[in-house]
Amino acid sequence: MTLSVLDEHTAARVAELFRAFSDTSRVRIMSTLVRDEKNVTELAKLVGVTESAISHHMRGLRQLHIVQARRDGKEVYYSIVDPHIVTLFQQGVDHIKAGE
Amino acid sequence: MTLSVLDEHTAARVAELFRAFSDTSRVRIMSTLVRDEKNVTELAKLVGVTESAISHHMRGLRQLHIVQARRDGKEVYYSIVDPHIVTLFQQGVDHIKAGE
DNA sequence: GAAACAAATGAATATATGCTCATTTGTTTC
DNA sequence: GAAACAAATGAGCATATATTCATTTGTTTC
Repeated sequence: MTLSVLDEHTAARVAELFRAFSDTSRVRIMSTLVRDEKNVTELAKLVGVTESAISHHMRGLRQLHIVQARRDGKEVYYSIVDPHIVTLFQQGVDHIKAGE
Repeated sequence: MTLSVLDEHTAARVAELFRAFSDTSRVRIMSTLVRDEKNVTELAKLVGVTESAISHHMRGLRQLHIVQARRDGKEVYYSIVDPHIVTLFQQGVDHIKAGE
């Protein structure tokens, strides 16, 4: 029985991953990035927070390799790195939309 | 473009769902419940926190309908309600174990 | 290179979260 | 019903988190 629990370190990394989607603003950011890349100004307008707040969120998501940045002139466009992440995220959304 | 973002209320509920797995202790709780139901004392030993802490976590997970409680005498056994939740959780674990 | 704009960063703050300790509630057994 | 044990609850505390404001960095265009 003692073996049947995830080790502390792995559990911490799993928690970190799910924590990425544990905030309303980040969920909304992800929900729109699923469709298309967006720059910070666009995300700020869509989500309804300041560009600064978006930048802070994007740093976290970048560090977890969930999103990647691409600069085009003055703008920085963000997109989701991994299709698996999209699936994981969508599954959460679908679960909620299915009425729970 | 304005339509392509999840509404505030749904996003909040999605965030709530992912937040359930955003803590190391809860990830460890889930990782062992995936195998089998467990009572509070067992969970406390496996996860390495007090029974009180487990109880607090279980209340949260219960309120989100992620786990259900079954009393057997003095003990209360917890199990995961929905197979979809197991899939969602496992996908997160697999993503991390795949080396990210 | 100055002006204008986009994005990032840092500091500060308010709120949320996870934990422990102390107490209460529920259940069994004598 | 008293004692013993399991679980739940509430208070309190320390830490983490999300946000905004002010400032800095990066890029373009004149």
